[in-house]
Amino acid sequence: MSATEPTDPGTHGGDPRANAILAALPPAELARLRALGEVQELDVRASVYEPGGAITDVYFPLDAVFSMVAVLQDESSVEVGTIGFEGMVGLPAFLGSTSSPHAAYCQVPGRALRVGLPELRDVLTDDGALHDQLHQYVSATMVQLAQNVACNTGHQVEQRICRWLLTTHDRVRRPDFPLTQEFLAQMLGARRPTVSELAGRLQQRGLISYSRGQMTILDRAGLEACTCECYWTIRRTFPGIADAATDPHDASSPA
Amino acid sequence: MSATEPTDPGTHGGDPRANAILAALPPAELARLRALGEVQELDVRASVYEPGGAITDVYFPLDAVFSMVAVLQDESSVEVGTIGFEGMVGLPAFLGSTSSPHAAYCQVPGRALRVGLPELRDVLTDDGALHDQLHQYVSATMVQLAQNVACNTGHQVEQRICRWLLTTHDRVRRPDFPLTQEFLAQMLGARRPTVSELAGRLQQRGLISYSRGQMTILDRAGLEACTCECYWTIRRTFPGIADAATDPHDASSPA
DNA sequence: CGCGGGACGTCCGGTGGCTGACACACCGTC
DNA sequence: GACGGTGTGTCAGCCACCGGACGTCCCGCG
Repeated sequence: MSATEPTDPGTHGGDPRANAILAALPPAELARLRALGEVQELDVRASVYEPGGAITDVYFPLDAVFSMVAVLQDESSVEVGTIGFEGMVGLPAFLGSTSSPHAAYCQVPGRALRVGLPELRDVLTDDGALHDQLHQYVSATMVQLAQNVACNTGHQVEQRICRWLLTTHDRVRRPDFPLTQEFLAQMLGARRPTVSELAGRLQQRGLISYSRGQMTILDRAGLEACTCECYWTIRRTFPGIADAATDPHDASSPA
Repeated sequence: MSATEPTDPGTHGGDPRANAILAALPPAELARLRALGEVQELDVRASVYEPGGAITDVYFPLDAVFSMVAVLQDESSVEVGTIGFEGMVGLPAFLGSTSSPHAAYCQVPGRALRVGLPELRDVLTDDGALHDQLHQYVSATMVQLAQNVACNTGHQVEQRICRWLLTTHDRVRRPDFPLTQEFLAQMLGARRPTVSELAGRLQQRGLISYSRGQMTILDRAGLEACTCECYWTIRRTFPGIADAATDPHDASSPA
């Protein structure tokens, strides 16, 4: 847990209702979780849980974005799933597992509501809206994982780069966010030079712009034209994302 | 639903306790499910649900084996998950979804206990052992899906062939089962000639033997030596499989 | 102002697996 | 005994991506 110190929940952007699952709860249930949890600011690569390690807390992202990552024996790594304001980090804990062979860490820095496992269970025993919301989210996550299997097996790296950028853009709801080619290559399970060449082409075409670890989405529609159907298949399963309009300040917000 | 007519539950091999989830239920809960459901014999490629289609029943495999499959726009297909006696086909239904963008069909013919969705919900409202069992199984399935993402992204087809054979062997608990190269290629998201060449090598090395759609596992330990760690990572998460000894008639049963 | 390191660009050889096509071997059927 | 369907073996050509290695630019820092 390399999270920085907790932030005052009253701070701008710290409203738990920024998270789609929390926003769907009745006021009383939301109030309980807000009281039992703590809004935290997380840095890039801040670990939520390690492979095989105990899962002691779950996180409801507000504007942060997280990755579920599998690390293979040759120390290469691949992102297996993305988690933003539409979901929750730590599903195994909800499902009764105390650990997972995979890792979860922060991909784009921001805020998340951290809730301890005992506190989560307290609220869950009410057997109210949270349980239903999480069941729905688990279902959508399984679709995401399954589609990632197919996409990573059959589609080209360029399409997957576009999909990754769109997926992240949907969750940060800002046209620019920190991202290095090295990090992106790890997420895709590809080599950095491969990413460098393909990303360079996307930039030449005016779809994106980046420099020294800062990525900017210039032409969403263009990226959508370059990605595969997997993007839409996954997006459709997350109502929280499909419904949410991107920040109006973003000139290239999704349709 | 291209299943054949129901089989008398009393038939040899039709005992619901062959399924690990059902076997873990208290006698009363098991009896209810057995009474509400129906043991069916399923043929190869018998569909359980289609992409986007309604999920009206769930299946608890007894000796049949099923695949979750994603079909891409170019009509290629990839297996995203395997379901045998350790699990249940139709998780989206349990989680509250009435459909899935993926398909599920029978991979190795055999028996399964079919239970209608209303009947399943009836038993689930008891909020007893079945709910817990399914939560645990969902958690393991997510690990399987996630590891499949990583494996299909990073590992070679030969390793994945070995993993597929071992995974299926664990579930049929017989050294031989029907399998064509064409089918295996579809599961792996690879071309048939690729599978032909690699499988030929495995046969030359004496690890397997096959002819005209019939596969026989000759040397489990040899296959285990050729596969990747993903096999074990997934296997560990399914206690029902790790515990179950393979049929003693099988000379090359797992350790 | 010089230095070091992080982020990015690029090159070449190698290769696994794809594209597409063709040939054979076995099986049941007529 | 001829025949078509199914399952399998094999080939040449090709391309995306890997593996490893350099070079360059820019920033922060001493």
